[in-house]
Amino acid sequence: MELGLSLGDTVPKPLQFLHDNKPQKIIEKDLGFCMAVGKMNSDDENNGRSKETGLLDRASSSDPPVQLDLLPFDPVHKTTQNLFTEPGRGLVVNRSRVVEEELKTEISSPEYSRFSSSFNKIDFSVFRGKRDFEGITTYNINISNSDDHKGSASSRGSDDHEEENGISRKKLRLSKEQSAFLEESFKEHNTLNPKQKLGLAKQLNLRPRQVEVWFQNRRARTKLKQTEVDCEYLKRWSTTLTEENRRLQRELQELRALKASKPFSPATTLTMCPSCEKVSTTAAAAATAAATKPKQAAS
DNA sequence: CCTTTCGTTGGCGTTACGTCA
DNA sequence: CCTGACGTAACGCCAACGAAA
Repeated sequence: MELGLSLGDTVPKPLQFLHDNKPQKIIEKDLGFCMAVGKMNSDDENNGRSKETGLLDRASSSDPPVQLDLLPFDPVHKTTQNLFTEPGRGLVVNRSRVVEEELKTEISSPEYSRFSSSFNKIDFSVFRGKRDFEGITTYNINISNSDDHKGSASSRGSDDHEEENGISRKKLRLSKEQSAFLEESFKEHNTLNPKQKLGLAKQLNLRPRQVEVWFQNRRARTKLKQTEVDCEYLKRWSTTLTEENRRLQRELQELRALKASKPFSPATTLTMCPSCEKVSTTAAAAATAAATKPKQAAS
């Protein structure tokens, strides 16, 4: 098996060793990832490679090459028409199930076999030309670099779980564009009805479930933030109340001390000024009242 | 009308992955 | 390179709700 790779080309470039007569697919995107897979038989392994360069000699490979196009992320869904319209062989990776569903309706088998992807584990399919259906093969490429996927069966339950379509549940980091778009939607409405969910999923090239989960987590984050704010507020409020309590306790002690110093003064009672909330004796209040009364009478 | 069943949805706690210091 | 902290996608479970039987 021989792999060729080109990254970052506007249009997936033909790989030198595999094209002689195959028509090239054109993908109208600004970033492409094109990988070619050339199958070698055992004899090819030994003889098909140039001893000097180590490169595959195409003439010696009996099986036609396969070209893989990793389509770039497209936050605004575009139709996949023309993708399968040309004869030849190829692989398509990096389209969500939303697109997959669309493809299933747009493209009739045998041009379409199956594809899906997630970040770490790529599950893709080979399609061939309209008249060359019988050889459809599905490959699974695992490009994970984490230790979980180095061949051993994982003990983590979810790693082994796969949805019925073979799409891994493995965590996929959303792009900045996707997150920003979801964030904007969340500002408008923090819950989604099914129609909005599907619309967002389609626009962002995500599964509806992903959109749903994102909103759930986003609501949880909002709530957590709000809880933190509330907690801070309550802390400050608690501090204020504690200080107020101390002040009142001091005042009470002063009053008790005052009462102790003048134990037999029947004319002395406690009143509170409603404006300043200071406690004073009625003797003082009476004096104040006496001072203000003549003025009121005069007026 | 009630009651039951079923599907959907949101909340919540948790797990595990990706990133960064 | 390794490690721990942190953010977050994804999961499972449960409760609430509405529609249908």
